[in-house]
Amino acid sequence: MGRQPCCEKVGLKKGPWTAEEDQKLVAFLLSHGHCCWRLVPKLAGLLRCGKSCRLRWTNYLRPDLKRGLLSDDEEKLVIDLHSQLGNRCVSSSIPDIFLHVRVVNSLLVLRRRWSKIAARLPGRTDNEIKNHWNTHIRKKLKKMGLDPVTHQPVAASRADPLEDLQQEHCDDKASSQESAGSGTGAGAEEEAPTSAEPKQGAACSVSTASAVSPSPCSSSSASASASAATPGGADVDWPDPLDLFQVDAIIDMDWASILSGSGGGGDIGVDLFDQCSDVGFDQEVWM
DNA sequence: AAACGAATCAACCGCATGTCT
DNA sequence: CAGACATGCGGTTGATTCGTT
Repeated sequence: MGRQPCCEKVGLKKGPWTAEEDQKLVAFLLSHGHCCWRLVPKLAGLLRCGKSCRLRWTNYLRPDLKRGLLSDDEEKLVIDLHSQLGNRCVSSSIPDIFLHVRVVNSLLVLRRRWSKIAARLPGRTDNEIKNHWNTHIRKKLKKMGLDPVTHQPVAASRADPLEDLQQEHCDDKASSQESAGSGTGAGAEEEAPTSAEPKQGAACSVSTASAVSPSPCSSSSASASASAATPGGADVDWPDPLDLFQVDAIIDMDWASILSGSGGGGDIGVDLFDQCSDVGFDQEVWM
């Protein structure tokens, strides 16, 4: 019994969004919010799948997003949080023994932490941070002689043979992107679990990372609280990003009337851009 | 000015997780 | 409890932009 596709693929548009599509989506979401992404494209009059709409909104159109490169402070915070969380952890449901068997690598339940990091940086998305990490920060750390994964000096970061085993698996997947890396482990740093990561498979690696972290975030109480909230690798009690972004109101819209047709996708009745003028959402772009 | 390669980033894909019935 | 479904996340791709020769 196969899983059904998230939406009807036939006839749906893919690829870059046009200004007109953006306008439709923004207008609809700002006035009605979303309760069910699957319905959004239909109600907004878009030939896109709901998943695509959600991605476009969260990564690009959301009015509370900052644009442009990460500031130095933000970058330091990302590095600090990455050193604490890692970008990967292993599910506690996976027995130890599996970690030692290459063939079971595909069974590892790997959950990433970019969204957790992004949650600490209001106005930034996980996608943006992930891209920035892969393109900028990783290189910076390399130049500094630090392993981008372990945040330790490169020579000291490869003590665990198991890590090499897992790294090999990761390199297979990463090789298409990381063709230039070479030499003393510099090309092998990509995507490995931190060498400090506990092998019990219990939650994320935060145990020793803070000890070796540059911890550059003097201005970051968020960072401090994050590390304080993760003793022994327990899951962090992160705030809901929606709280940070204060977009609850968008979600709490009158969906009953929308779905019943009285709200009408095209009959919004409010000046959408007036609502966003203070967050850099420029009406001129859309009109 | 043209050609080429590298870098960047928006978007897609597949899978994990949570919720509901 | 199992299956269906919706959503969210991280990895990857590919088009575009930028820099160099």
